[in-house]
This record gives sequence, structure tokens and C-alpha cells, in this order.
Amino acid sequence: MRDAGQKENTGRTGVTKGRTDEFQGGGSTVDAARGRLTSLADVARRAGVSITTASRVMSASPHPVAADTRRRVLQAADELDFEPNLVARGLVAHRTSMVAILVDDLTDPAAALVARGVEDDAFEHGFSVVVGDTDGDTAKQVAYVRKLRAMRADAVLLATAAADGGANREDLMRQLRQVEGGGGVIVRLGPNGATPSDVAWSRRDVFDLAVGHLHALGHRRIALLAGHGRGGHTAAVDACRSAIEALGLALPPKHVVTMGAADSAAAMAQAIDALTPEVTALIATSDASAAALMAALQARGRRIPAELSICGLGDLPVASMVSPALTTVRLPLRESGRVGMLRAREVLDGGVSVKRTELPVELVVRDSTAPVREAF
Amino acid sequence: MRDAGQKENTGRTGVTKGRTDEFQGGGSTVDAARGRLTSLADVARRAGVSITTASRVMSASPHPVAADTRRRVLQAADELDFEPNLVARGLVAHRTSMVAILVDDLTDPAAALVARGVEDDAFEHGFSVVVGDTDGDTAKQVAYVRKLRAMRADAVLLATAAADGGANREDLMRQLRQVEGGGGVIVRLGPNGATPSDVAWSRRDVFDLAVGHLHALGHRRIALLAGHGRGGHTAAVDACRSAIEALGLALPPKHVVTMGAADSAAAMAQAIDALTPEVTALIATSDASAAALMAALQARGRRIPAELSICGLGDLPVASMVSPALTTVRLPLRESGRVGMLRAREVLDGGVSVKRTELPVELVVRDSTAPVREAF
DNA sequence: TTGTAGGCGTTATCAT
DNA sequence: ATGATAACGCCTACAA
Repeated sequence: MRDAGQKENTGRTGVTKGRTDEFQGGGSTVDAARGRLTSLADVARRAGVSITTASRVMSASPHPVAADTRRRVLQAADELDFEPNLVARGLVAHRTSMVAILVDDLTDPAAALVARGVEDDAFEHGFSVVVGDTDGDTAKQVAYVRKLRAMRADAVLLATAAADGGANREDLMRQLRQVEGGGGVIVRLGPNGATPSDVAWSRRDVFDLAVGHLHALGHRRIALLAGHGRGGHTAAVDACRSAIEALGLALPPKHVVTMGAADSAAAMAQAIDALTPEVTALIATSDASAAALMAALQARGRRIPAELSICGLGDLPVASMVSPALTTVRLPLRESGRVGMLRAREVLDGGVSVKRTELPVELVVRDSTAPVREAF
Repeated sequence: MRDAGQKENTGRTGVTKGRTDEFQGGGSTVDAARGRLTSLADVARRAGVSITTASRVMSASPHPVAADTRRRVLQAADELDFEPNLVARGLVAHRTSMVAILVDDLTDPAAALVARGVEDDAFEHGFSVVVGDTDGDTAKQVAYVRKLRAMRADAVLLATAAADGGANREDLMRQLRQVEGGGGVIVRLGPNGATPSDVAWSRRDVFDLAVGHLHALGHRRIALLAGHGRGGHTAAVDACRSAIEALGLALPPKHVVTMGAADSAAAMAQAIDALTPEVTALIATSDASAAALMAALQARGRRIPAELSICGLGDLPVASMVSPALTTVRLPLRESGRVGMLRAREVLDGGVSVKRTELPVELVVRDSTAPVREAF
């Protein structure tokens, strides 16, 4: 979930085409200040009714309005192409119909899936979604929540990795409390770890599935390719170790390869290569890193799964686009976004607190894992 | 840019873990109506000044305020953890500091990159970004623009594929005109085609680069793997054909394989396979589909680039994660988002019209293309 | 340097 | 069934 795919530019040639000349486009010039748009007052005047009546019609108020009057208002609105000013409406309603989803990096396929899930439910129910990238930076995250508070977002969904426990951590909690104190909803999305999420999946289940699968194939010495140090790093290592130890095996530190954001896939592959054939299988904390590793390993002449079984995490699109197709544990990414948004709405119109939910994960067996070779 | 990666679940086994039990979380219960947040009035009262003075301090107004008074206001604001209400501010300013980026599907890595680029610049300049997925559905796009108009978004950046020319098309244009009429900015992002984009790259350049590269390697019969029918489909085919014909070659219809959204990568591979060895090279309109095709081809025993050279499009992360690494044409995706946002800001505070820009594309040679084999 | 009055576009309250 | 009036929280004149 955390490990953004390594992008290694092994390009040997660089041919550039295209220019950067700029010329005045043909668009219409616009005033710096936004011209007055048509308001309820305009509609009311044209329909020959009071603003109040126009409002009642346009806002679908339960207040009774004569059929004929309603028709006239509707027609006037249509002729004027009137669109209610949500800003003004938000001011009086203390509700903006805007929610936010905070992720580390939208460019990470996992994050995009979560955001998409949020958007799915939001669109269906008339909410707009503001997306914020924190780049794993807690300070940036604090800045975002503060801003969201300023814009009176109805809910903030957090899908960022657990923040490092720095001083910013306290600032963040304070901001979040402020949001909640003001009636805003906070929903945490992601794997259940030290701080449980509201819409979650079990990190332990994930590794039980992966490890169990490899164990069943006869693998006894399993390595772990973990993402960059930040966020869920340690939690993932711990969960994996627990799962491995539960089967009577061990995950010695030297079998844990940490992939720094800067490390190249080639360097990773070299590190892993040094572990084989002692290690016969590997679990990567993300399909993206698994795919990158696999390609680098293949470039070094290693055959997968013959010489090393690889299991990814996430079941991202890339998992089925590589060769061999990646065995992986499917994470309810998009679904968690949908459910998170649903939970937020429940609180918003029910006044209840956020209902906690644990979504199931699933093992997806493809072609990157195989029975361990008896001898070599 | 359009072709979302095919996700082919070749999973042979499905083991599920985790439950969906739901229990009341420990969060604090919140009133349905948002409690009154601290306003300027509160700050003013606590600082012993008028609301106006407090406003001047908090909004960094150029109006002079005594140093001591300013200090008191700032302190009161700090103690109250005051955050200015952007909704109210937006109502009077006729500016919301909100922009929107519309894409077909955020889950498409290319779209995510564009959105990320927008977000990069937006965050730096105090704007919030609303993301909307249209799923290539013009009606949904119209609905979105209408809503954005209602929420008085300062700008709408369009990165969706060219809409089909249906009846909705006219509706869309009308909505866009309304946005512009109201002082909103519209910026089109994407390849230059029939309707030129404001921040663009040359589709023709892209194919010239790809075709030129393959031609230089000796390839004379090149196939094209095009995305699902919608959007830039035809435009891509045309541009590719032009590029090929410019070199004295041809792109007969039978060498154009269209990938329906539902078509499996395996089906694609079969279709391509039938073209070889007559065809010695292939260009895919997206790295994602190139990667999927390559994996499927490899699964059928084909060797790449020995038997078929493959050139992708985009230089998405996946391009360097597959084996062999994909030769591709880099598209200025993230950059187009940044520049698009910049252009919007220029219009917003300059009152000028959108400056058109063409960003350069670049050939990135990796390992999926090789000189054509002399004989076979 | 500070404060008062009015209004941004809507909805809610209270008449009529 | 309809309408006048008062907020919502802030900013911009226009005084003092």
C-alpha cells in the first residue's frame, strides 16, 4: 500500500520532439472579478414571485407551493440557466457537501483506487471530493486538515500511512479534534495496525494468507521485501514475522530487504539474489515493488517461479499485467473508499459515531508462486 | 492515455479471510447540525476590538493596524484556534480557491499523474482540488460541470477524452460557456487533436517518434494496438497512420487491433500473434496495454523483442517494471497538470485568456524493441 | 488607526 | 400559499 512503484529510467537514448512556444489562445477574455451570476433574485423577479418562493421551489423545500407558481419559477430558472449558489447555501446550512480524501500519493495505484472508491459513492450522493496528497509528510497533512477545516468540509477521510510520532503528530490530532468538534466527520481508512482504522482490513490476515500459501507449497525460508521506512513499514514487518512464526518458521532480519525510495530495482534484485537459494520464496509489501523486483530478477537471468516464488500484495492492475502473473493478496482498496464514504454519510445524517468495519482480504493465486524444488 | 490496464483475473484459487462484522466505534457522537465554530466575532470580542479590525488582521488586509492591536487579535485567534470560514469568504469574494480536474478514470495511471500535477501547483498556491471521474460518459461530465458551476469553482481543468459528438456534447459546451461567462476558467489538457487543447502535446510527434524509432531499427510492417473505441481512439489511429505513411509505409486496417474494454489480454495476444511474423513491430497506445499484451504474448511463448518489438506510450511507472523494460514515448502527463493549473491561475489573477502551450514528448528507448531480424 | 453600515445569495422564522 | 425579515460569517466602503 505504501510502496510506490520504482520508476527506473533505464532509457539509453533520449530523443525529444515538440516545442514550448506559447501563443495567445483564442479563448474569450474574462474579467478578473467574477461577473455576477444569475441569482435567486433574478429568477424570482422574472417569475413574478418573492425570493422566498423561488427558494422554496429551487431547493425542493417541503413547504407547499402552488403548482402554477412552481411551474413559473421553474421556467424562469430554466430560461436563466440558474444554478443555485452552493457557497451561499453552505453558509446558512453549515454543510458544504464536500468531503476530502487524503492520501500519500495519488500516483500510487493503491491510493488512486481508494480515492476512486470514495468518489464513486460521493458522486452518487451529491458530494464533491477534494483530493490531497501529503507525500507522507505529516506537516503537509496538518496543513491540509487545517485548510479543510477552513473550508468547512463535511468529512475528511484519511488514507495516509500512520504518521511518524513526531511533534507534528500532536498538531495533527489537535486539528482532527477541531474538525470533529465542529461537526465534521473523520474516517480512517487502511490496514488495522497500532491505531485501528475505521474502515480496515487485517494486516495479519493478509500475511497469514500469503505465508500460508507459500508454506503449503513447501517453502520454509521466506524473505520479505518491505517498502520505504516510513509509515506502515515496521507494522508490516511485524505482521509478517508473526505470521511466519505462527507456522513454526522464522524471519531473521537478514531476510528482510528494505527498499529505500531511491534504491533501484536492480539493487533490490541484487540483494535478493544474494539470499537465494537459501530463501525459496519472497513476499513483497506491494504488487508494484514485486513487479519491479521480478523484472530486475529476470534481467539477471533468474527464473520465476522456478528459482524463487514471489507473492505480492494488493492485487493491483499491474499484478495481472506482468509475466508471470503475480500471485497476490487482494486488498479491498476501492471498496474501502466506498465504505468510508458511506460511513461518513451515516454520521452526517444520523448523528451517530463512525461504525467500524473490517473488510475481507483474499488470496489470488496466479503464476509467480510454485512448489519449492526438492533439490538443487 | 485512455487505455486503462486490463485486469485479467487468472486466479486459480480464492481463499478469503476476514469478517465483515460491524460494531460501534469509540468515536465521539456528533450532532447532526454542525456546532457553531469560532468566528471572527469571537476573536474580536476576546481581543476587545471590532470585527472589522479582527478581519483586517486575519485576512492580511493591507489596511493599517496598530502593532499592538494586531498582536492581541493574533493571540485571541490562536487561543481560540480560529480558522477563517472560507465559505463566507467565498460568498463575498466571488472566489472559492477551488478548482476541479475532470478525468475519465482516476484509476488510470495517466489520469492520476495529471491530477497529481494539478494538485502540486494548486497546493503551493492555496487552491483545493476537486477530482471528478466521468468514466468517459459525456452525460456524467455535463453533470459534473454543472455542479462545479453551482459550487462556483474558480477553474475547471478538462483531461477527459474528446467527447463523442452526441446530443450531450451541446449540453457540455453550454455548461462550459456558462462557467466562463461567470468568470470561471476552463483549461483543456491532453493531446492535440481535432479540438486543440490548451496545454497539450502533439499526438503526431508522439507517433513520429515511435514509428521513426522502429523504422530506424529496420521494421517495415508495424501494427497498432489501439484502446477502446471511445475518445481519442480514431485520432490515435489516424495520427499513427500518418506517421507511418510519412515514411513510405502503410498501416492497413488489419494491422490495427482494437482492444475493447472487455477483451482479455489473452484475446489480444492471439490477435497479434496471428499478424506475426508478417508484422515485426507493434505500437500500443498506452504502456498499460503494451505491458498486458507483452505478458500475454510471453505466456504464449513469444519472445520479445526477438520475435516482436513493442513500443508503448506514456512512460508510466509500469514501463520500467516489466521485463523486458518497455521502450516508450514519454508524455508530459504530470507536467501538463502543473502547467494547466498555472495557466488557470494566470487567467484568474491576470484577466487574460488562457495561454496555449505545447509540451515536448520524448522517446525513451529501453529493451522491448530491437533491430528486425534479417530472415526467419 | 479604529469602527459602523451594508451586502454577498440562501434558507429559516414568523407573519399574513 | 406567499412574503418580509433576520441571520450565516466575512469583507469593503465610508465615516470618525
